[in-house]
Amino acid sequence: MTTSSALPKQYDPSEVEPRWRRFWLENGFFHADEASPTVPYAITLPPPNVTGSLHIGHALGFTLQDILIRWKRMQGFNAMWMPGIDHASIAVHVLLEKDLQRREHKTRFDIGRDEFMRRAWAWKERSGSRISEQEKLLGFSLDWPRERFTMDDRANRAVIEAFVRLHEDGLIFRAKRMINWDPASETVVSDLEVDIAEENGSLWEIRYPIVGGASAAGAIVGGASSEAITVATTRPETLLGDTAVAVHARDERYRHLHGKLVELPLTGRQIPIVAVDVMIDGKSWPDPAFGSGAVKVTPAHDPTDYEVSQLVGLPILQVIDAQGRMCDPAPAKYVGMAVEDARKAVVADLEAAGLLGAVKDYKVPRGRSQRTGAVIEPMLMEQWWVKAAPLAEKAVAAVEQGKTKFVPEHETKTFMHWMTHIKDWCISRQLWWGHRIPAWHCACGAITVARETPAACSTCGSAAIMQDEDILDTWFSSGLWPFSTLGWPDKTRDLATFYPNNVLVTGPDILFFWVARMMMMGLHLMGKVPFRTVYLTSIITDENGAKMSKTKGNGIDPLDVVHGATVDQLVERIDIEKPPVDLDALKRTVRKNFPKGVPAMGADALRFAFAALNTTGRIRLSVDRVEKYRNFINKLWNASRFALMNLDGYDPERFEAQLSTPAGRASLGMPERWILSRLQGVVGQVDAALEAFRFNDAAGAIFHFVWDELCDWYIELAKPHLYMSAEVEQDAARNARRHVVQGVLATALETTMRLMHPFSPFVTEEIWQKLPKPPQLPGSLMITVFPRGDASWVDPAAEAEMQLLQEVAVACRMLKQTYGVSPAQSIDVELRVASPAPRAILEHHLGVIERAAKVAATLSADTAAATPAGSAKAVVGGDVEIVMPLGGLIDVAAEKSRIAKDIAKADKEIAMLDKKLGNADFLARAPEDVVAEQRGRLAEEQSRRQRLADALATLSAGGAAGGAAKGAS
RNA sequence: GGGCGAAUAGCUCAGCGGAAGAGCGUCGCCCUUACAAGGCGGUGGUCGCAGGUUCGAACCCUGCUUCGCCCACCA
Repeated sequence: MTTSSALPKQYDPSEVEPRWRRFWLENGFFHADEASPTVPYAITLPPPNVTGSLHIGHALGFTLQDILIRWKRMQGFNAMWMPGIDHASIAVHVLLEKDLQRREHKTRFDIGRDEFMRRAWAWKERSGSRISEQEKLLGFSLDWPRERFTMDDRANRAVIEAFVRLHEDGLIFRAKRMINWDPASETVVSDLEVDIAEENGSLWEIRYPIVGGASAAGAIVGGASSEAITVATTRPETLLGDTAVAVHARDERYRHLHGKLVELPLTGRQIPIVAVDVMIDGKSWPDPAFGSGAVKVTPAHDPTDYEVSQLVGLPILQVIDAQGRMCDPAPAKYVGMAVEDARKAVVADLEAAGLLGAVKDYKVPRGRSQRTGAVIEPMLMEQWWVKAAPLAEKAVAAVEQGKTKFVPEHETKTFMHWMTHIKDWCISRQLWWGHRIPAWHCACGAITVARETPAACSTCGSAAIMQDEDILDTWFSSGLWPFSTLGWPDKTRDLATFYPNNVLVTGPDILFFWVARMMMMGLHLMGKVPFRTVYLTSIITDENGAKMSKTKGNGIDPLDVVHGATVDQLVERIDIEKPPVDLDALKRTVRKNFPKGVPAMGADALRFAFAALNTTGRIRLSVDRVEKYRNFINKLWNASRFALMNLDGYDPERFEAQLSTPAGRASLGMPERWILSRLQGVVGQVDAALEAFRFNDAAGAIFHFVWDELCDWYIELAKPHLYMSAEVEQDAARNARRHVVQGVLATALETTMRLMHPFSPFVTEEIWQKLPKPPQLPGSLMITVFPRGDASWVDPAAEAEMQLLQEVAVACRMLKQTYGVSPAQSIDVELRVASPAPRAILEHHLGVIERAAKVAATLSADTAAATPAGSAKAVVGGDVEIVMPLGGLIDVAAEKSRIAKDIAKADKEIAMLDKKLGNADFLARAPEDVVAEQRGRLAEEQSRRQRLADALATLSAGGAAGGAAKGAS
């Protein structure tokens, strides 16, 4: 090797990435100036939870955002990408309280609110920057000086302002309603934070004895002989809080019992049998066809029962407390029991009393807290609510008017459906880490809502007021994020410039949690939608379509993909993180799923993979798949390495000057014109694809151009012109030619780097910095100009010519391969073509075929000449025959069957086209160009078939020439 | 129960009115001086089923089947 290459054969991201990361940050390239006169383009990063680390879903969404931001920045927009972190109140509680329990065996109530908050802040200071570091690692060009936290001073101000205004507007109110109670974290959670799943349970039948029945009047025991009404329940323990038994008013079976009392077992209480006919959720209730048709009613602990109690007027008896234990109005025996224990006790006591009927296994829908996994207890409590309907109306109208659109478009329906069926949003939480509700309670019963701590009750003037203990749902502050980050409620330059944002990119899983709330808050408080487009990403799953999770051992950590991790490291991590599952089983799963660990592939490969694999729906991600794009990065690296090894003596300014004149352009060879034309093609495709958020198309276009066109064809064809030798050195013409080829290669690569930079910023910056370029360019690729289409470089003639040459070369390779001719061995071929146009092309560029297929080609117009005995033959297009004399090598039988197969294929095509063109309706109604195209195809296929048939006839006639060749199978 | 999707090569997915595509896999041949994380070639599909619209359907419409996802308080 003559070149002492400074570049390693394999691309090493670990060496390259840190350098450019530092360089970009130190130069402040990510920072946008709100006062810039250029057109703004803004995206707000969905703030990750402070508890978390960057997972694969973040990595995907953030990568797509960075692609958009870098692309727009290079296009000259004032691109601003707002970073931030969310305080994630309940998640922090779960984390810290678990830790508190483990280390000190204490609950948050043991240490108190102030101490808990002190610890939470200390913890936030310690781990809050971890995510930002990880974001930097992946090269995200976030505007760091703007970074925000949902509990920083400015965010707090915005939250209070929003609360007070919504309260003033009558959109925030206090009400006692049925809520979802999470007994583990002792707080309310919203409907969205409850996961309902069918779990195995039982359906118990219980007999409630009728008071004053035919026999044993008033007796609780000896129920077998008393008249009784049977109810069915999945929750026997709630019996202790029953205040009625309901039957349908028109249910004849129970007509005689209307108004009678039953003895509520185990309680000594008597409750009425009420006749009811109400509509619950659009259905008549109770349903006489279900179970016995009689329903026990527990208004305090069942949403339906509560609703009924309000409609019919029944007392409400709370027998379960905030810790999920039975409480006072329940008989003393059960007080203090956990719900599950009380259930067993009640069932046992009922059985003992002879009041238990049939028991069967039953699938019960059970709600669990998303965060703690605890079974949700429906409870009646006074809470703060946001009146959702008026806010939702504005959001619906804005979407209908196209002020915000969704990509993919069908997500619009999901959004609209939810918005038009929206329920009030419970926003108070009985937690500490979060924004305390700016409301003060007075003994007089009045509540004062204020921006600043008030000195006295606004109603009675008493100074003895106490701030509400509750905090706000995390999503309340998140809903303000697109404008609170820009300085709202102040009228700032930031807001004027960057609100509304152009795009929001997030996962479909938080469409309701977050997107919906931002739309409502933005429209109400800012009067404008928060973003023009909502792009919803795919969901990442493992190869089998299962959601990635730590407890399942199928997750891929994006940072492992960047740095690499051995399987032992993956397993060790399980011991550190201790997810709440069987650790040994998990370790085995991880060893099975990642036998080789995760190879280090670099941020660029991961980012490119995300773009390329991002289709609507879900991405089944695996290490192997990312590896493919790692290989692609390496391919690009090596192509560049090759170029750099052969660019000595290249003068970019001279080349640029040459291209600026018509004569200079004319001096380009056909392959040069072809690759520059293809380059135009890919530039146009990438730009169009990104405009439409078709990241996979954009990445695919780059992939295909670089690998299949630039590397496989252009570089191969350029090689003979690039290699330097003493001979070349003394030949002025060849020198000039070399310089042109160098220029085209360098230009193609340089443009490709700009085109690909948003996807894979590190490797492209590294290569770009090394490429020779004209002077006066910026010091970094990321602030150069994104390639713009230039139609003057589109060259259909060159593309058509190359296509023919490629087809002929591929056919030559195929024949060589079929007959066992080594790729390295050159062989004679004769190209026979009658039509002047293709002949002219072949004549001018025989060298291209010779180079690409490693053959020695001759050209002939005489298609009628006899072929040498033992020749293999192929036909390209309609009339380019490739004759490869193989002497004794050819296996006549194999060759005949191969050609016969080709003929069969042609026959099929011809039959189809004949049918089409024989159809008068087709000729009459199809557009002319389509008809002409089909005619052309038919002619080509017929010509091709003829040539193949001739070849077959020749073979059959001279079949004796066949030798004992090592033929094809 | 309601809503929204999806069924195309062995696998994962593009294509969404005018010649069935890609990557991976598989089968061969090559360590050819950028790259074996590579090169070259081959194999592989009545585009879920049944109707309809159209000159023409993988693509539009209807029904069916099978899978996903989201929403939903039947005791």
